[in-house]
Amino acid sequence: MKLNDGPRTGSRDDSRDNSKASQKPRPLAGERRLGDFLCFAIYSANLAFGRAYKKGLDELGLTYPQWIAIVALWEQDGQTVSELGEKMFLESNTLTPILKKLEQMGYLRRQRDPADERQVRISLTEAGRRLREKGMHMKLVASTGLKPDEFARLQENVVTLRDNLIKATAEKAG
Amino acid sequence: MKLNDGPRTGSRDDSRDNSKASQKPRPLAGERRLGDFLCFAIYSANLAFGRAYKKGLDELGLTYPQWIAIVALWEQDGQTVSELGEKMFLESNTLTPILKKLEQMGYLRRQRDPADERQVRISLTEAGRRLREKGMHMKLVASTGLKPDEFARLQENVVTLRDNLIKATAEKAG
DNA sequence: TCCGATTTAATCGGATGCGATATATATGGA
DNA sequence: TCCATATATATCGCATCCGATTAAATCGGA
Repeated sequence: MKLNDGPRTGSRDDSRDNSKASQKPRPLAGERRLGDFLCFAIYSANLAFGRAYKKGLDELGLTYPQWIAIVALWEQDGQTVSELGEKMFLESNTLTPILKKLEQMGYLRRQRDPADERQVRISLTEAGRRLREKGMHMKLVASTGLKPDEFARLQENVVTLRDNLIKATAEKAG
Repeated sequence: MKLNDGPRTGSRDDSRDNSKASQKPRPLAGERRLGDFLCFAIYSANLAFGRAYKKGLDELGLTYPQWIAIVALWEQDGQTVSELGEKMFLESNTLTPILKKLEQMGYLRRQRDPADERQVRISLTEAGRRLREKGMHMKLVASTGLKPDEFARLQENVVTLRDNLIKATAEKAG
């Protein structure tokens, strides 16, 4: 199963030559329109999620990635930066500033692991744990336009897509 | 149909009390794990897409949003910043620097509309149009793990989700 | 033991996103 | 006409992301 991240390719000789007006309003000459790309759907849906969450997160005084880090730490306290990064799909270059900010806000502690001074272990403070409790009230409730089973399938398929993209990218990089 | 962006809420008295080891390894106390959030699935899938595209875009010398702008302009030349922003789900604060960069690279022109000097119209140069042709070769081919009909449904459902999130956010803002 | 290779975070520079604000232009009612 | 208001971009500051590099600690073979 191959991903082309857009409409079918091949048999593309109907583009160009807009003298014979085609059925569908093909703007200019392109046949791959922005709306046809799955990557753009995901990109714009991510923007939409960020904006939908913004109001609730502002009340908590957190940004979206900061909140994700809190949730990930609630699941498992005392993770190293790398472990947390695996869960969040980020690396230390992105994660370290976020964690320093959260530490400065008093929500977590960062301390070198005595057994291996290279690693930094992250643990939530009491304030950090309370933060997550408060965040649970901030439920995003919005009309999805999807039936429950569609919603569940969407979740599964997005995860499948993500994991296969990562696998493919890693393979080509190696 | 309401979106909770996570697992079921309600009947939550099985958390806490990890003395009786539960079937599934519930880490600490949280019941809403990161992997259960649709917003996080979308967020991480977006990161994965960006990384998957990175190599091909580097060869074009473009970033991901820059390439999106080129595609959107190919569809319809001479758009204003606002019109382009509607297609890309961005506003001038984000779009202007991207367009200035693309102009500096010689891929488009930005000129005030004589009929309304407030508006700036964006038009691709020849180099900009060639760029998109080259980009078409940069097809992302990766194993999705999804059947074709699942893939198509995923695309549709992500778009539905996005549009309903935007609608709901706009309503609450108003 | 010793030293080069590896691992883990952190740092740095460039490019988004975005809220808030600024600036220039257009519009419309007194 | 005049001016308050609205509109369209642009600017600014902050917070991600990310590739490349650095710094410190660990590991491992000679």
